[in-house]
Amino acid sequence: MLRHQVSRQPIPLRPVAAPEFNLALTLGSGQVFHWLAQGEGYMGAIGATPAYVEQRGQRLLTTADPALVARYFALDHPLPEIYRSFPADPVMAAALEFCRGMRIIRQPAWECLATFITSSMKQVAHIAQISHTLRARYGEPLGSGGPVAYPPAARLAALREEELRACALGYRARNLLKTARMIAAGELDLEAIGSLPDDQARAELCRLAGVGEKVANCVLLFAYERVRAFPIDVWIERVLREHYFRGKRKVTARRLRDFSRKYFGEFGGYAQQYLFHHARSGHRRA
DNA sequence: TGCCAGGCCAAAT
DNA sequence: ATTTGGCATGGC
Repeated sequence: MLRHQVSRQPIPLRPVAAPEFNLALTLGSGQVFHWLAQGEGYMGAIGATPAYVEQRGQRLLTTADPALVARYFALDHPLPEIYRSFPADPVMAAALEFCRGMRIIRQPAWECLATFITSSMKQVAHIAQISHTLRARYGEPLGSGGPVAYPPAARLAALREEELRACALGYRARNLLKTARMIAAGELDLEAIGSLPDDQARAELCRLAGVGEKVANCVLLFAYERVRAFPIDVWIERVLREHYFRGKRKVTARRLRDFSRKYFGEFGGYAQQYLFHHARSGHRRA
């Protein structure tokens, strides 16, 4: 438990009501990558605010502003209503049983976008590694010895591609650099995207280097509260083909997309995240 | 060791 | 309009 900073000042833990919430599940589900287990909870950053958070039953204890924490973890999302919207089939039911209490959180747009640009053809553990390297080398420390903010677009825009490659980004370095420079130059306004309808917002995001339909949907879902957005990665595609299109041939990407949007409905992003985490957990060695 | 990973993009059908 | 090959790196 976090009791001291370097200054030895005790940091009071403030309570946040959090019914229908599972913190560990939410942070471990591959939607956010920088939180580190510490003591009884997790240390991380909510934008530029350092935060320690632990769960005690139906509430959280945190060093940060409770309202900020409640908003970040989307404690206002109506989980019972969301669950009622899920399709009634055995695959969805199993995922729900496994993931009950997981929430789709509200991440700052830039760090979510940048992180998912680096996620292409990478395992979750390595996405986290890249995030930590970028933060450690180019981000602003938030207090002493604690979490570090994600480097702003302007900071990354000033780097050379080799410096990003040195963070084990591989071919993704070029994409991240080009996108950082577009954002820093104001060629695309991430805040303005928030007021666009889903399809237009997605199209805008796809103008950026390293952003296709899948990454755009992740950003829409995890940063722009578009809980209908349904990212289809290799895991979800496997789930769809094996359980919803079993034995059928010529199942195109288009067909998968159209089916998912109709079948999983207005909270499709939640359904997707539950299916994703359940499938991925099952395939990892127990 | 070889295969896979929260893909994207340009080139070739 | 759809399919294919290339791209870097690390875990298992």
